[in-house]
Amino acid sequence: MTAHTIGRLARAADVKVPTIRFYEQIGLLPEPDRTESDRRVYQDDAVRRLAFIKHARQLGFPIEAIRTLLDLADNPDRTCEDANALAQEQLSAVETKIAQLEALRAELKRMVAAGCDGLAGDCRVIETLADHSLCAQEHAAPERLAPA
Amino acid sequence: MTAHTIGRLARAADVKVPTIRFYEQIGLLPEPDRTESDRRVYQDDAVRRLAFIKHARQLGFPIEAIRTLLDLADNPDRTCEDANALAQEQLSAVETKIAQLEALRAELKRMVAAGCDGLAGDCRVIETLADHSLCAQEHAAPERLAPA
DNA sequence: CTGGATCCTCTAGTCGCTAGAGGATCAAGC
DNA sequence: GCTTGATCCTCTAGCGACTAGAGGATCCAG
Repeated sequence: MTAHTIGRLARAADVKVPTIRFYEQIGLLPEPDRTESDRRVYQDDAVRRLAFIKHARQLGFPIEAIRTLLDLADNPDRTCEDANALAQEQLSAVETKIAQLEALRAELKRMVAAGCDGLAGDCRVIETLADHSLCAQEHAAPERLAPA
Repeated sequence: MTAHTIGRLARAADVKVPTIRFYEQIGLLPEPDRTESDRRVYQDDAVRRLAFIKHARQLGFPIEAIRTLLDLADNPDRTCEDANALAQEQLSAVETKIAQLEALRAELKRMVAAGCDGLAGDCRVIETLADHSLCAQEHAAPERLAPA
């Protein structure tokens, strides 16, 4: 039953301070008590709730799914069909994504293997990009990679 | 040597009209000629350039990389080291991503397999989310999945 | 000559944070 | 008591790569 500052909470859950304020703003974390000087004061349950959120994010669940999941965790007397459905959905999304990335990997490997040492005019990488018909298979990356 | 409206260009390259205007705005596509009534007029080279961009995006290259790649394609007398390096970088990013997603998939499979039919209080999905120590391996999704 | 498609510019929204400005407060050392 | 540096506060804006929508002009087929 220890009280935590936002900084301590952040360290405890390995999350950045502004992220906590952001989660509060969008209603994933409840508004905590405040000191007289308006500083947030958290209890241990906040650490658990934040860890839950962090873990779900690591597993790739979008915020709105986490909202549902938290709701279920808060109400253990409700049926958990939604949780199962969300997990299944997430699994499908991950599997789709892996398949797409494997197609990309194959294409990129071909590009890299054919890479040239000379002039851009003869570069297989650039040529491959210019002409989709050179590709062995269909591929499409739905979003950016290598974010940080 | 046909002239195209923006709509025709969009259909030719299978890209949305606002995306073309966006690419122009950020300087990936040059500003085209205009009709008297200010409508954009494109030549065939714009179709090729846009196809190049689209293909590179499909392969997951970020815009800034594509800028470099286009630069090289525009200057065939320059060396193509950069193109090779970018392709290699992109390949590494894809491989990292695949590895992460495979760890996620394993974790999600475990969650789904243990899924319950009953109450949220007994739900293995929620329990797994609440307690990272239940996880078989490390995992971390660097970004969202299933975008569209 | 009319009506629906297409075009124009501009602004704001998406997602999940992250960074920074500008200022208040706290805790530790002297 | 005083200073200093860490931490806290709110607020706004930015990231990437678009996408959506408002409000209006223009084009073309029938």
